[in-house]
Amino acid sequence: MDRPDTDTCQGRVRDREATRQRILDCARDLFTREGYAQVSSRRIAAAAGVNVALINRYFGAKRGLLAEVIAEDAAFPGLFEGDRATLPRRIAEHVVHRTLGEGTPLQRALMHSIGDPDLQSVFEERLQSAIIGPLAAYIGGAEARTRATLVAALLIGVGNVRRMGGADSLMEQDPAALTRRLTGIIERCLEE
Amino acid sequence: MDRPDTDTCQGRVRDREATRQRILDCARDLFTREGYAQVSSRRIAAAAGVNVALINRYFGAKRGLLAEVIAEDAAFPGLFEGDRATLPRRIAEHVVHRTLGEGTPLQRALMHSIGDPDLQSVFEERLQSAIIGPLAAYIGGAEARTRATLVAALLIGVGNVRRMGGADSLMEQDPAALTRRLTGIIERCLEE
DNA sequence: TTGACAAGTCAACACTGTTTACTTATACCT
DNA sequence: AGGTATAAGTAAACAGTGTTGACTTGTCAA
Repeated sequence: MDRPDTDTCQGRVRDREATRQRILDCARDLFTREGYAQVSSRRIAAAAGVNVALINRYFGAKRGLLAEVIAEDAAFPGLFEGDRATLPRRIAEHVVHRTLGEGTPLQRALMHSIGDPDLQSVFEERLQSAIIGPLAAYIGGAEARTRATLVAALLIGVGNVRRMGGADSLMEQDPAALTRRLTGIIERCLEE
Repeated sequence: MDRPDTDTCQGRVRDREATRQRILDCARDLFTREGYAQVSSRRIAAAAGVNVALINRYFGAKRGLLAEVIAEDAAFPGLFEGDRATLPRRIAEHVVHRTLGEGTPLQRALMHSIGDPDLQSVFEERLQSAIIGPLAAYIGGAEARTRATLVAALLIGVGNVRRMGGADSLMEQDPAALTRRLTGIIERCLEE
């Protein structure tokens, strides 16, 4: 027995779906921790114990990996359901506790990668289908899409500013006050 | 006379400052039109009629080039002076006509490049010294920095959303109405 | 047992930013 | 005027990137 029970590359069974999933898991993990641009295809492949070429075989290109990671993620879980009147406060709290706190790992990854020209179409689709679309449908009324877009802009902007070290300025007051302030702004964005 | 009057590489006089400026001009032009990541050092060097190594010699690294391009640019020319009462409207008009219209070429370039990890420190410095700092000083009052940061977040967010194809949603109403709406939101951001 | 086909690998391609060692033009000093 | 130090500029290489096409190899059905 030359090959012991360690699951080396050679020793593994050939299971397309399992391999695909393994690559995807490693990619999400690495993108989340370090951002899209920082993580090379070869590192993902190595983490998954697989040859680089498989990434392109299964996902077309590196960008396809992130696209799939993003697609799996629930952007604002449960935010766009429940009482309409308290929506602004719920969003504000989400911003203060998630976006400004640590942020969903995936959110951080997205912030690292936003603006990457390779990913423009991926983000474009996601912005519409996961944020602006559902939010506009939820709030309804005249120019719902415009109002939803303004809220989305605020959320994305806060995330970006945070990434650029501007979070300190926002955190200089206590979280409750910031939440109140943000609630007011979001209400204004959503006004008909 | 083997070398005619064409200013080929060999035929040029050696002028450090002129060469530096030529590289910088080509870089600004290319970054502006295509974004930081799209333009390689070698292309900039070729456009300037110069060897690649000079970029690193004169600017330390590619990122140094963008840093200098950004530093030269007046972010919001003349926006933070004049009547305090009309500031929100002025900012709103700036957003509608500049950011949403075509955008300063350089602004577009920055949007292409925001999030690039290589440039984080460059943007970080610029955000504070060219936007949040002056704005906070201009508006004054309690928590000026927090309020200024919120406006900055909105501006950056709108730019980002625009880049992601979300500008259509904003433009579906007429510019005057959008300006009014934005003015209200910015007023809310700036409230003490 | 033997094919066929899919799963997986290997080696190369054309690129990237950056560095080191080198050449060459210019300006100064005797 | 002639020689030389010094700075301006270049060439070639390095280690890395994403991506591709030709190759090998494991697995399952006939």
